[in-house]
Formats: sequence, structure tokens, C-alpha cells
Amino acid sequence: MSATIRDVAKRAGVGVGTVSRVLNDHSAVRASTRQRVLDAIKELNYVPSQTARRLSSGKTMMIGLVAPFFTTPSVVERLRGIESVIGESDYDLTIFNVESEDGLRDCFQALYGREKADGLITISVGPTEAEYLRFQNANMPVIMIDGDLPYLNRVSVDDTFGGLQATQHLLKLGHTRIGFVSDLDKERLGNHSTADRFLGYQQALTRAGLEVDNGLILAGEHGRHAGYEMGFRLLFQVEGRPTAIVCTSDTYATGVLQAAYELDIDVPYELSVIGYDDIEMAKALNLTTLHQPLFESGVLGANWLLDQLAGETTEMEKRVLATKLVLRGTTTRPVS
Amino acid sequence: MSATIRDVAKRAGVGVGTVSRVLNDHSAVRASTRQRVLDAIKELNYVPSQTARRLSSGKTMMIGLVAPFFTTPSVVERLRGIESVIGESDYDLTIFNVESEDGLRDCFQALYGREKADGLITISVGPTEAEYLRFQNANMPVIMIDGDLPYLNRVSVDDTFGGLQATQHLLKLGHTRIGFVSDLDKERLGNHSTADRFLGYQQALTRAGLEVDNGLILAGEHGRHAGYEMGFRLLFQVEGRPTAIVCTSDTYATGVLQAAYELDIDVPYELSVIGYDDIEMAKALNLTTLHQPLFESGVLGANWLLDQLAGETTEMEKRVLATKLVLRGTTTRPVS
DNA sequence: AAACCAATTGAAATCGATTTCTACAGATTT
DNA sequence: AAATCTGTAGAAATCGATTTCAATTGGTTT
Repeated sequence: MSATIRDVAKRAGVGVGTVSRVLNDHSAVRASTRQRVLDAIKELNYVPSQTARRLSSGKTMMIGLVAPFFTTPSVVERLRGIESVIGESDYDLTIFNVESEDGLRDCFQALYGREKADGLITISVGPTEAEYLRFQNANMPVIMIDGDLPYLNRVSVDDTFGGLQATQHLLKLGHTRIGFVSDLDKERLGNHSTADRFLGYQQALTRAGLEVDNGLILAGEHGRHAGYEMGFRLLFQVEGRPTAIVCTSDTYATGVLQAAYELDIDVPYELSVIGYDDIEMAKALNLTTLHQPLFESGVLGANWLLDQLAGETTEMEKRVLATKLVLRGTTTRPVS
Repeated sequence: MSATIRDVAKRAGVGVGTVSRVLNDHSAVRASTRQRVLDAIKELNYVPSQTARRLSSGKTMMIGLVAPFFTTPSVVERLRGIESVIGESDYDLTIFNVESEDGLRDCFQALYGREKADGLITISVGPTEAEYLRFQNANMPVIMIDGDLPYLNRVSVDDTFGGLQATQHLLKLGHTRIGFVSDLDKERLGNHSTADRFLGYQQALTRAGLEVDNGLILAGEHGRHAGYEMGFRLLFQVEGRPTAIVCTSDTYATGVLQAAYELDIDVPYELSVIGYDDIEMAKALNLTTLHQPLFESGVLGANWLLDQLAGETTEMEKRVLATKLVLRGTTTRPVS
């Protein structure tokens, strides 16, 4: 079918080894020889076979991306950042979607062999320490985005600070009864960011001299509907109803907004709502939220992995990106 | 490192050919021999090397997914459907994001060699006929989702009917000045769905005995902001302002809604807006829209490709899924 | 001019499977 | 009992690169 390295060698009147050396510019090849080889390559329209290269070099030139892609829109935004970097590199991107704990284990299991990828990026989920050691043995670098497993190189945002910022914003406006809508008790798949955000929420309240009221703290499944249900539960009560709600995702916030709408509670005057992530929808809904550098986190993680694949080794490290409060129309001072 | 086929052969006291035959159960192997090989495999914890298998068999066990992933949320929903099928198969999914015409050509160029994938799924974009012939020569099946290139196997929705449904809904409510916000004149990357929706829009008007007013038909870039600008242009004029707007995506619709909001035009009473896609955001915004079977389209396309990779050949074909009108809060009869 | 060294480069081994080709056993036919 | 099949299975070629090893070349050193 298409030309092989042997054809090129014959054409240029050299050995296959020399052609390979020209391709990878490993050791020295005389300029004139190199030119002859390059000419032959051009004439034959030769493209080296990735597959063969893989087998002999032991590299797959693939990067595996492990993530629960479809639980939240934010994962996609991170993916975008990753793709923008990997797409420009010599590597290709293979995606592994995980939807459950079992799926995650199976996924890592399948990746140990270095057969599917040279390195891994994970989003929100991560290997156990034992699993990570196996990757380390196989010399496969792993970068985790949005997570905080201490034995991994990881990119995260300062979620504690994010929770603090969100809550303090509401406190400054004068709110004292502030609800918290989250997926807290889930903590599944190794993602601690919700717990950190909750920590920030607590800190803010404590610093303001307020007590944490467990009745205002809810946790549920993922998704808009869960947000709606939690919002409804918080807002249905007439006495002691919160005047503001911190949501750990914009998706939840949209659910809360709907609950408020159905209960005929005016946002922002009767209820302030703040989200987290700053996804596209947040702009459309004019939602005050905490912007996460999602795209940037992908870029950072991907570049980091490429550096490691290029041989650069660094100390185990956590690289932290900052969140930013984005003021829009769903928060204001409470009517008193 | 890990055991190879030779180790297994030695252990079982057979030749490598026999082991391979057991692995792929090609030709007959005596039951007792087979058992010995299977035992050896288990004892050595042997897993065949994908990479080596690729080289000798010429199959990559990869499916390439070519799409403009980040232009619209709907692509991600389709991806979800695809992943749900491919994830269960023996194939892995490699994604190729394309952001421009050039990028698309380069991408196909890189895929001809069968080095990166055994088959291709494309979303919204597709190869030219010449490009497709090269894939055909390489015996690589291609399935296009959301497009209508006649030389391809393709999954699409009946966009003409969709445009018709949307427009007729507004006509039935009593609207006569109906705007159309789209990316019409772009038609780039081989995607004809917008043109079809426009066709439906025209048909609906014509059947109702109305003239098509070019002043009400706008086209622009992708994205919310473009929708905002087009909405603004349509709504800014006081005389002859449309009482309803058909948008070719929900994303546009959100932009139009914002324009209406800023111009203090009440939706739905002063302006009806209908979107297209039924993305998550549409529910949050209570947007009337045309639901597309996005997830299902991915499932259908992926299964189809797997069938073809398994050797099944069918006539060149277009498989059409139906759209569905979803009534929500942004359309009502005009105030007259 | 002999000896030596460095830069090049070809030949061959290797990666780990699949697949073809051939050989051998035992069963069946004549 | 000789001849012919058929079912099994081993040996070796193959896929298309990389990489090691050894050989050659030419230039330098003494």
C-alpha cells in the first residue's frame, strides 16, 4: 500500500537504520546523506507507521483522559482546555468515561499496561494510592485536575477560599441565614472539592460570629433536578427560611432558581442565590457565581503532563489556580 | 516485564501459533491443548499486547470521532450517546477536535492511513467526496451524525420538518411577522442542517399564504453573543418588529432573550421565542424549543459503525430521527 | 607511514503478536 | 496393506519501525 521505511532506504541507497536516524534525528547523519533520505521520503510521500513505531519504541503517543464527562458541564470546559494543548502536540487524546466507582477501577485496570496511553490526565476522579504506584512502576505520569489526592501531581482551585468568597459576599450584603446546597456526603470518586467549599462556608460564618445551622445545609445527587429539590426544601418553610443560598455548582443554582420561581419568591430581593463554576448558562441566567478557571486548568494540566512525558521530573506538587467572584443579578442585600 | 505470547507457548509446551489460535479461536485446536494454553495464560496472568496485535493484524481497535466539540453543547450530548456504546465495546474512542476548515482537512489527512482509527464518526462535519473515497479505499467506514452529505452513511434529524414544526407552532398561535436567527450563510464544514431548517421555515410561511420577508432573516456567527446581536437588530426597530423569532439553536435563543430583556420587551407577551436542540439550558430558561434526539443520534451512529466494522455492509443510507416540539414558557399568542 | 580515533552507516536483532506453510498423526478409503 | 484425507500444531515469515553492534571511512596524531 503506502511506502515503508525499507522502500525509502532502497530509494536513497542507504540502510533502514539511517532512515530511522534521520526521522528521529538521534545520532549524527552526514548532511549529504540526510538530504538524500529526505528527498526519498518526499518522492515516495512516505509517512512512518505509528503502529510500528509504537511496537518498537514502546510508546503509544496517546494520552488517556479519565473523567466523568457527563455529570457536569464543567468537565467539558476543562476538556476543551486539555484538547487545545494536546491537539497541538504529537499526542492523540483517548477518552475514558467513568460513571461509577466500579467503572473507574476497571478503567485504571485497563490502563496499567501502557498499551493505551503513555500518560494520564484525570478530572475530578483519581487512582487510589496503590493504583497510582502501579502507574509509577509502569513509568506513566498522571496529572489530576480538580482533586486533591496528596500522592498525585494535581491542579486544583482553592475551593476552600472559593466557598469563603461566596459566603463572605453574602455576609457583607447583610445576610445571616445562608443555605448551602451541595453533593457533600457523596465525596465519591475521590473528589474533595465540595468538602473544601463547605469548609470555606463554615469559616466565613464562624469568622462573622455566626453559628452553622445544620438545617440550612443540604446534600443530594448531581444535576439540576436535585438542586431544585433541595431548593424547594429550603424555601418551602416559611419561618426561618434562608435569605440567601450558596450552591456548589451553577447547575444546582438553576434548580434553586426554579424552585424559587415556583414558590413565587423573588430573586434577588427575597432570595439571593450564588452559584459556582461560571458555566455558559450562568451568563444567560444572570447568575452571580464563583468563576473557576476551568479552561485554564485543562491547559495547565495538559502542559504539565507533556513536560513530564518529555522527561522533566518535578517534586510531587499541587498547583493551585484562583477562583474569582463574578457579580451578576441574583444577589443583593436582604429586605429587612 | 509482563508475559508475552512466547512465554505462554513455552509454559504450555506448544508453539506461539497455537496460542494465537486459542486467543482468536480461528481454526480448530484440540480441546485438551486449548485447555493447557488457557491454563498457562491464567497462570502467567497474560494479557496480549494491543500494540503488537495492531501491527500484525492491521487493526487499531480505535474509533475516531471528528467534531467541532466546543461550538455547541449539543455536540457533547451526541458524544455522550456515542461513548455509551463504544465504551461497552472492544474499541476505544479517540477524539479529534476541529475548529476550522483547514483543521478539518488536516484531520482527515492524518486519518487516511488507518493508523489512528479503524472507522470514523463525524458530527456536523464531514469529508468531501474525494476524501471519502480515500477512506473507502482504505476500507474505513465513516458515519456522519447531523449532516446530509449524500455520499455518506448518515444519521440526521428531519431538519426541514423541524423548521416547519417550529414555524407552524408560531403561525398557529397567530403570529405573522416571524424572524429567523441562524448561521445560515455559513454552511461551512459540510453541515446543511441550518439550510434545511430554513427550508421548513419557508414552507410553513408559504403554506400559510405569507410572504417571506428577508428583513426578518438574519445569519451570523455561532454562539450566544451572535444571537444577542441578531436579536437586537431584529427587535431594535420599532415599526415592523417581529412578534416571534425562530432560532436555529437554543444558544441563539438565549442571546435573543437577553436582547429582548435589555430592550424591555416582555417575553412571551410581546415576543415569542422558540429555540432548537433542547439543551439543558432550555429547561432552565423555560424555553420553548424543538427537541432533537441528540443522545439517541450518537447511540444510533455508534452502533451502526460497529456493525460495519463487524463486516456488515448496507446500502448507502440516511437514517432519520424525528424532532419533537417542546412547549414551554417563551411562546404564546401575540397581543393584538 | 603506522597507529589511532571519531564520525557514519549498514546489517541484523528486536518489539509481540498474526498468519501462512508444512509436517505429522490418526482415521478412512480402496 | 497401501493410499488418501482430515484435523492439529509447530516453524518461520511478516507487519514496520527502533536500536544495538560491528565495520568502514576519513582525518589526526605521532
